[in-house]
Amino acid sequence: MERLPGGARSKLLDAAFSIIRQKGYAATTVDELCAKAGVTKGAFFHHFPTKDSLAVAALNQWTVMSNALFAAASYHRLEDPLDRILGYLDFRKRMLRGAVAEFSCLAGTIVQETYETHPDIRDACGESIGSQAESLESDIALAMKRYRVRERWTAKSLALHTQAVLQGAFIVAKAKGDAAVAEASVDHLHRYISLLFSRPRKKARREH
Amino acid sequence: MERLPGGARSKLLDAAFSIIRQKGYAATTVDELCAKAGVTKGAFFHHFPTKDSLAVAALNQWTVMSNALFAAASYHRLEDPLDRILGYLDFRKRMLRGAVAEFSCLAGTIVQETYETHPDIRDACGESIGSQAESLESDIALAMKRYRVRERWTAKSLALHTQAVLQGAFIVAKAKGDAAVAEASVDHLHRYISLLFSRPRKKARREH
DNA sequence: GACGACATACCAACTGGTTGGTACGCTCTA
DNA sequence: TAGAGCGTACCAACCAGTTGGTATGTCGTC
Repeated sequence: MERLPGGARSKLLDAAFSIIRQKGYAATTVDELCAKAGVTKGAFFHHFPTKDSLAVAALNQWTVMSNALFAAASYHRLEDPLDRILGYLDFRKRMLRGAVAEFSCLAGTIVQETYETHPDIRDACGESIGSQAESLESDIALAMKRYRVRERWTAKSLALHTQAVLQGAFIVAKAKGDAAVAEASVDHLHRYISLLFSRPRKKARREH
Repeated sequence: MERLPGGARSKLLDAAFSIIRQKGYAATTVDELCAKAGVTKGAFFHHFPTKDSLAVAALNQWTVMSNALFAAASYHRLEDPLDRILGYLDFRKRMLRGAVAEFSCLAGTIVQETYETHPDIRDACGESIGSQAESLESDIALAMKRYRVRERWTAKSLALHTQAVLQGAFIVAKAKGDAAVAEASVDHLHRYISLLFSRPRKKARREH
């Protein structure tokens, strides 16, 4: 019999990742999470005092996992900071495969329903999206120095814009029932950043 | 005593616009909508067979209202199609005032929770976002002709990208609790489209 | 190394309030 | 006078959270 300590907790977090991205936060019930995780309600409320606290824990875990995923990606080892930025976009574009629920962002999904009513959850979402942006921001700042770009926009605003494009791409993909439109948006962002740094575009195999 | 026919119906739709954009669709209860509209549950289910059908009706109304709003805007009378596109963005940027719930998009909010589970609602969202994009698409196509832009991207993909940026800007604004980041994203999109059509940027009073 | 005291991890059954939806009655207007 | 428009009263299902319990590990003590 498996009885790893905390087994139920991480199974519940995994269940939250998949169910919330499919149906949103409010429509996801505690019973449903327990069923998917294969645990009982007692286990749920042993690990989390409330449903909201599960959301916060799931978002924090999501942030850690995402950061680890991108930190481990190969583009991170490129020498030129601009290559790292564009490599990040290529990497994110490659992730847009399969069902929307499998590649969309947990934080972006949850924040829409909770930003007004659940401050702690909203902050966890802001932290998740913000930490993604921060790692981009430093590379953007480095690239601005190297390529002597001095414009009215800041590294921070471009980093947040990048996150906005990704989040928006997920929404349009959901509305259109088609992941291809999300890829096209990432292509546009790729082109924009290339233009900002006056780098000639390299040939892509298929663009939109 | 006011007794306009259909008064309850339109009051319920108005209530849906404001409450759903604050709390999302699933968290919005029928009782709450009735309270905000100042009608009873009997009136609700007289006009809408189900809660879901209210969502579809609200989205259709939203689409009509949005299209009318933008069709009536002054930028629409500009001769140059590129000016109309950039005028659209300026117009949308000017709308980013006050609370996020007041300027964010109903369709983008609802589709996140319903795209997997409520096909009819998702289609209404897709129609809403799509019809916005279509009116942009024709101007983009005209601008591409006039400015002799022949690239790998299509007018349609740029139109959808524009919608994605707006939707994403709303999400980041919600997560950061700050509408300024949404403005900055619209500025970036403005700059991108200017670059695509090789038009020198005009001085903006304040950019990010 | 046996034993008691306690903490952790989990389960099954229950509860009180909430929610979408119904049944039915009243009251204007065409 | 028929029916559209709306109000009142109600219900069954559902949902977050509680209660009371069991199994297992852990740690100090003699």
